[in-house]
Amino acid sequence: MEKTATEFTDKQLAIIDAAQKLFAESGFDGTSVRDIAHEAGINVAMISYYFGSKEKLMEAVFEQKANHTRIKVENLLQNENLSPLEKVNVLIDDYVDKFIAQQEFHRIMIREQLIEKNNAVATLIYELKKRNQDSIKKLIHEGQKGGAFKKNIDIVLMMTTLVGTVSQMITSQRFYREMNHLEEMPEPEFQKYIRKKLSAHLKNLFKVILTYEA
Amino acid sequence: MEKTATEFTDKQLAIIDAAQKLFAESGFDGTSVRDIAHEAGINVAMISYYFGSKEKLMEAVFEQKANHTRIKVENLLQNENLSPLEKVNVLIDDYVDKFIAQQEFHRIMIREQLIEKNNAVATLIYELKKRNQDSIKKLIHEGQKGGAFKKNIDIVLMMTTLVGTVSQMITSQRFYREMNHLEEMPEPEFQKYIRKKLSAHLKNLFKVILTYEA
Amino acid sequence: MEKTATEFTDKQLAIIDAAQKLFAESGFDGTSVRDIAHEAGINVAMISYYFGSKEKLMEAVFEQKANHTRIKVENLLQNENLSPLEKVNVLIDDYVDKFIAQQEFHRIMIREQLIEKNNAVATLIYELKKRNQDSIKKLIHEGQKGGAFKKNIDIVLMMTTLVGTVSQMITSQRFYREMNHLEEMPEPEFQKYIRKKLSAHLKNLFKVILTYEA
Amino acid sequence: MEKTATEFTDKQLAIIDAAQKLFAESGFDGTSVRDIAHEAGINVAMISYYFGSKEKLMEAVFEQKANHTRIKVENLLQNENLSPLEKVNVLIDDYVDKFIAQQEFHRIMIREQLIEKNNAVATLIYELKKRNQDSIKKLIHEGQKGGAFKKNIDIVLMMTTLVGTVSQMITSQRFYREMNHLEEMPEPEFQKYIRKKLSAHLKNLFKVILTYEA
DNA sequence: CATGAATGAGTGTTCATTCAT
DNA sequence: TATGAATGAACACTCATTCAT
Repeated sequence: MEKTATEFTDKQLAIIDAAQKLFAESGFDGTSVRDIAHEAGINVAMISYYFGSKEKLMEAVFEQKANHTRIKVENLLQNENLSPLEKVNVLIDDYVDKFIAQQEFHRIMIREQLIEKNNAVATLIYELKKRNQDSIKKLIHEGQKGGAFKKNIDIVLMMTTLVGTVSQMITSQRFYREMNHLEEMPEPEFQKYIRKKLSAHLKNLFKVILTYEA
Repeated sequence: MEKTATEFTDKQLAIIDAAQKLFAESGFDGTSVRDIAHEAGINVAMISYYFGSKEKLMEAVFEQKANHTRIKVENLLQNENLSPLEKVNVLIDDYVDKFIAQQEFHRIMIREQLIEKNNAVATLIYELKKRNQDSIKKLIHEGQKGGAFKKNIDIVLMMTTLVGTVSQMITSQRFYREMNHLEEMPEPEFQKYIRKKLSAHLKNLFKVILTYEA
Repeated sequence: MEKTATEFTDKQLAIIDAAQKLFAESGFDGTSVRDIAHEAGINVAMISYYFGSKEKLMEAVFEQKANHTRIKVENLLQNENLSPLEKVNVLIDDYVDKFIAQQEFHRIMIREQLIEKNNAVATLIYELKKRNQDSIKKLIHEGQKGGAFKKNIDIVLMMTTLVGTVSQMITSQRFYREMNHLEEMPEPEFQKYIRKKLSAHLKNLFKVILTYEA
Repeated sequence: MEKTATEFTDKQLAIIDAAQKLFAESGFDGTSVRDIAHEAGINVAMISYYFGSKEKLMEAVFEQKANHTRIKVENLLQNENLSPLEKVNVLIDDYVDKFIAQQEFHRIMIREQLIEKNNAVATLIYELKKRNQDSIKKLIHEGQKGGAFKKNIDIVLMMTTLVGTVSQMITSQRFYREMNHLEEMPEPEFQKYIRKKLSAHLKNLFKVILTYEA
């Protein structure tokens, strides 16, 4: 879109996928370039050769995968058939769907945000969150202008609940399964199940946050 | 209380504190035992000497710090002066306070839950979450029996929002500062500020979850 | 021959030679991989790189050097120009020559046989001894069938004297030099000297063991 | 006797016994002072405290145990009821018995003789062997003077066969068991069995060496 | 363009020994 | 006299990266 994405070759994409998988499973420091090379079926030297360094590979993972995490609100704003709350609900669904579909990448994001020291990836995450924040802000303001939403809304706090709830669900889905005796449910079905649950739950919460006076 | 905690010496506690700090900052794999020894001002060999291994040190961190993370509900249940919702609110305050006060430990917990492969720490986290879940369940059931709370409540999902929101706030408090132009606020004041914000926000959400029919 | 030996590169062979030398001098536990790397003039990491571990390097030493320790009896059996006793004498010469020529390797073997706990090398030694035992057994049985050798021969005990005498000579050759005032004899000449001495001595003993009735 | 042996306390003797056992099993470098302390049921620091160092402990093991390895020939020389060959046979029995009875110590000796670099233990072994050599030399010379033994006898070579055969038997007694299908024989019985075998075998060999002209 | 070989720094852990009491 | 605590050096091994081709 606004940014010319780097074009990766098929081999590079294979490395990026392998890296994403292993970074999600074991973290950046817990994954060796040899692990990644083995997972991708390529020579270790290729990683430095193609990406320069392990760090740069992580950045490439972000560059390649982060777009799937962007909330898209442009078309929604112009849609005149939906009420502001309906638009927010569409957004929640979009967001939950993306999170569930891109779990590996989101696990990496959750982890990377915990790193104290600044780095290139932290900056990328910051920008991503900023953009998402701005998108949702537009939508909320629109609702506020029309009187559908109340005036005093802490959007960052609201987003914290959105992101936090979905992140926590990804993090502890095994716990959720066990608490609800869903151990035997096939993975795809379970993904659909929690997507639906999360969606309804968050829509309910957002309705309160956006419309009820405290 | 019900569990006889291992008694650590002052030096062991110093190592545990150093480890907690660095594990929180850089993760388990991103922290070397030499880093910890340097931070604690002791010889590297002492870590193996006292804890056996880096892994065991992590377990000791949990053993020492996890108790501060337990939700205590026993006295609350017997208190007849508070309504069920007031009790839940006390609980939320308790939980938020603990999270904010023990941020280092909670960063570690968030990270460790992301690790795929099972290990001793994962088991400790599981048990901790299970106990907390059970505590809150009692409180909710009490409120349901008295008719104060509605019947259909997905407690795990509710807790996911509680834990997720607070976790996400800890994770991205710098972002929160910047979005709200609070960069200059002194750290202690900011901690108090977000504690208050989180508390009010979560109480609001819980009220909805617990009392309004969807 | 019957067994496809692993092909080692020149650098690997240099490491194996260095390892053999140092293992012979100081034992497996008394030799560090750094010592070996220094002796071979290579980087420490190469040892893990090429052999996987110090243990595996020891196995490689055996794989590479053990063949020189095999007693070869096949051609001897078919030779019709030699009497059974002459054949045994050829064998003794062969054995003594190999032992003297491959002293470093034999020092390692003597040492490794003393290790109590079972391991890969112990197994290799066992098989080597078994094969040598079988080879000599054929020769003895041939002599017994023709009446050249007596019936009751404890072949294992006989081999114990062969191996033990040569091993002990290797072990204590400095002592032998001093007792016989041969300190000044050049090393190669001394090797020839004891080879001759051992050969004659053992042939004498074997003649008794094989032919005289006790 | 001629040498005032160091008096060791009971605790020191316990350490020495533990050290002998473990040095025999795993070698000097393969045994840690912690292993020894654990085996002896004492504090690690005691080893340095009592013996100065691990090296010195090994020397103490020799000081304490080596006497059991001395061949005693004095009384034998004065005995007029035995022929020279009978005296040699008594000696062989004595030697075999001591070796079998003190296997742990002899395993250590075999190993230590393989060490290239000179050290205190090597010196102790040298002196021990020298004394044993001298003892037997007297006996042989007596037999030669009386005409019972032939003139040209390489005593060192003969001793090499004696020591080597017994050492090799100790080293590879498991192999001997398996070759002779004696795996099920109880250990004490097996010890008696090989003692008898070795004794007869060596007497036979010595008779040849000492009396037959080559 | 691609890669097996190689490197030096770093990993967690164990070592024999010494310290403080 | 005895010992738990502590130490710095050394251990085998793995790391991300670079070299040579």
